[in-house]
Formats: sequence, structure tokens, C-alpha cells
Amino acid sequence: MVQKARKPSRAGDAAAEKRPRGRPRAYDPDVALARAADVFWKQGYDGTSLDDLAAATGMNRPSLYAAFGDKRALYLKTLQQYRDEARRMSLSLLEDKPPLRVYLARFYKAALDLYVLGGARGCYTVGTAATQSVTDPTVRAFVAESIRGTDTFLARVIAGAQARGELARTADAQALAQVGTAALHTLAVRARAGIARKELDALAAAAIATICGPER
Amino acid sequence: MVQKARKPSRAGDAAAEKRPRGRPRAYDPDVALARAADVFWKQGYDGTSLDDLAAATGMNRPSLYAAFGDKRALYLKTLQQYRDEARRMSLSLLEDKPPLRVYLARFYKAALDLYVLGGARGCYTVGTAATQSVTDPTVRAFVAESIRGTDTFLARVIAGAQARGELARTADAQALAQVGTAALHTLAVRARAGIARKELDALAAAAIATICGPER
DNA sequence: TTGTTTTTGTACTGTCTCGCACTAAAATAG
DNA sequence: CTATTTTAGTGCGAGACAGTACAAAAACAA
Repeated sequence: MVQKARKPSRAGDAAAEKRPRGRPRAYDPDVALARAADVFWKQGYDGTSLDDLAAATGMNRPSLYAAFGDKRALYLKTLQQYRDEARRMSLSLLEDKPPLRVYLARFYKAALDLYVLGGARGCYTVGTAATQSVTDPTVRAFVAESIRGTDTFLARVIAGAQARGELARTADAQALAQVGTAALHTLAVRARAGIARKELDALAAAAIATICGPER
Repeated sequence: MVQKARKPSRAGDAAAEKRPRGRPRAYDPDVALARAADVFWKQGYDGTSLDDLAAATGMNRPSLYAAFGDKRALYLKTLQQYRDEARRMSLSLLEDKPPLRVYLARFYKAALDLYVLGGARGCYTVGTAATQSVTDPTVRAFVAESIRGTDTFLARVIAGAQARGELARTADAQALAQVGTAALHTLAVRARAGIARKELDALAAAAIATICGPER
């Protein structure tokens, strides 16, 4: 699975902004990073060799080192990219200010779409980083931050809905957010265990009902 | 960390039932299995070498092979042992037929005691098997069975409490059990992320409140 | 063309790793 | 005391792996 080589762009190329001096790269760093993440996602950090990564990205080892540093540095970059993308997505689903119930449905659907893409792989962070977390303090801190980030993001969304009168004023937004995160985690684990999408959807619906109350 | 050598038992040994013919083993298979699990638990499956396992068990590689087969077979045995032990524990906490609220408090306390033992390592299955789950169908099936086992076990416990009048008759035991499992999963992940015990305890308490209703 | 710059691709080194063959040791049986 | 049985422990060969040195290639500059 080789990356499509960028054709040698001549002078009149469309989006070609001032090509730098030497031989042009044969790969797109962002695409390569995503391909590398795919491999880590499936095989885990320790289960992935540099040859696996080279094969997946279409790059050879020296190019990998030059572009991303060693295996660990590359992995950390994929984690970062994953989290950035997830946050961007979470925010974009909020743009038209939907009711909480609608938003959560979108949120879990988007997550599950990602979790079952190309086989049962679950959440990238839960499925691979959690394993490394014990031996690598940097990864551990990253995972902890990610989880807290999800908690506080959901808490903010839920508090907003509460302010709009969608939830009882007595409800504890913080606690409900943790229920939401817990649901995400169990979905992440269950998806990686190969449990069917239908069941996962039902679980997500149940979580939404727990947070928002039974459907009217 | 070498295993204590069993002293050469003479004829009048207490629990010595008919020693077999050849040279006696220098290790206890169950202890060795537990030590091996400790290493996998911390470093993950792929992150653990046979030398690591040999060092941890005090056995050498040929003895490991003779006793447990190859690395994968050994890992599967540790998974089995972990699940058996977890189930045994879950049942033993139920022996004096405590109220649901009390039982769940014990249940999560026991889980967390295990999850933070010797550093932040979380749940063995979630923390290590989930990673292997994608590439190893046997592990995947095992993880799925374990999760379903937890679901149905908690459902049975909750339904029992419901029958005793501890929960509203309208409550959905199945759904509440999934909340309970989800809480366990988020605790497993969070523990492995190094989140403090105090926070984990609070999360467990919140989960219990969600299942049983606010404390009276 | 010729030189400069940057990337690509090959090849190499030392280390780790698995799995097994083979020898040494520790026990029992007779 | 010798033979037999079972395990312990050493050591080896084949292969995987990470990381790097070095030469070839592809672009631009002049």
C-alpha cells in the first residue's frame, strides 16, 4: 500500500507555493502520520516495528527518522494528531447548537464510526496508549489529560443544556459528564472486543437516556 | 526476585502427597503464572520478552516452555487465571447477601485495590488483552466473553436486589448492569492513566448512586 | 552544464529474541 | 550403589529489530 507519489510539479502548478531547494518529498507528512497511526492502532505500540511503519507509509526507515524522529516520537505525534482531530470533530458537531440529546447522539455515532472503521479497533488512546501508559510517563500524562479533557468538555456541554432548561436544575453536570465519559470508555473497550455495532448503538442510546432522562 | 525454593521434602513431610519420580520442580506453577501476569500487566503482551518472564518467575526459558508452552499460551493461561480469580472474588463478596449498595461498594473497592496494586496498572484484561484483541481472535473472544460475563453477573445481582424490593420495580436491571460495567471500564482506564485513588473512589461512589439512587 | 541542497534507498552493525538441543543435577526405584 | 526419570541450566543458531552511514537521485540556482 504505497502512498501516491506527488507528481513532479512544474512551474505552473496550482497550489505550489515556492518549492524549497532540494529533492522534493515523495510523501505528505500528515498522510504518513495517519498511515502510521493506522498500524499502531491495530497492532499496538510494541507490536509495531519500524518496517511495518515504513511499509504502511511508503517511506523507508531513514526518511521516517528524518521526518518524525524515532518510533516513540512518531507515536507521540500520532497520539497528538488523533486528539486534535477528535476535539475538532466534537466541536464541529456542536456548531448548530443542537439539543443535548441530539448532540450526544451525534457524538457517540461519530465515535463509533471511528471505532469500527476497518475492523474492530476501538479508541486509539484507550486501545494503545493505555497499555503504554504504565511504562511511559509521557504517555500516561497524555492519557490522563485526554480523559480529563473529555470530562470537562462534556461537563461544559451538559451545563449549557442545563442553563437552557433542557435538564433539571438539580442535576449534577459534572457527574453526568463522567457518566458520558464512562459510556465512551466502555464503548471503546467493547468495540475493540469485536462486539457488534448494533449492540454498541444500543448502549450509546442507553447512556443518552441515563444522562438526559427517558425520551419524551 | 527469585521464587523461594521449595525445600527438599523428606519422607515425613506434612502435605506431601506421593512425590513423583524425577527431580522435583523448583517452582510452583500457580505462583509462576501470577508472577508472569505481573510482568504482562505492566508491560503489555508485546512489550514482554521471554527473558523478562524468566527473570520474573525465576525459571529459565526451557522450563517455561515445558510448563506453559510458548509465550502466547502462557499469556492465555494468565488471562484465564485472572478471570477465574476475579469471579471467585466477586462471588465471595456476595456470600453474606449484603444490600446492593453495600455489595457494589465492596465490588468496586476490590477492583480498585487490584487496579492500583504496585503502581497504576488498571484492569489486566482492559489494559493488556484489549490491545491484543485486534490481532488475536482468541484473545478477542476472551475479552468479549469477559465483558458479557460482567454484564450478566451484575444484572443478576441487581435483579436479585430488585426482587428484594431494594430497587423500583420499573428499573431495568440489564441497563443498570451495563452502567455498572461501564463504570468498571472507566475505572480500569483511569487507573492505568495514573489518576489518583481518591478520584477513583469518588467515581465509584457516583456510579453506585446512579444505579441505586441517591443515598438515603 | 555544473554545483548545491535535500531526500531517497541500500547496506551494515550490534543487540535482542525466540525456540530448541544438549548436558548437568536431583530425586526415586531396585 | 547403579539405573531411571524428571527437571534445571547453559548455550547456540536463525532471524527480527532499531538505528545509522553512505551513496544515488531529484530537484533548484547560476
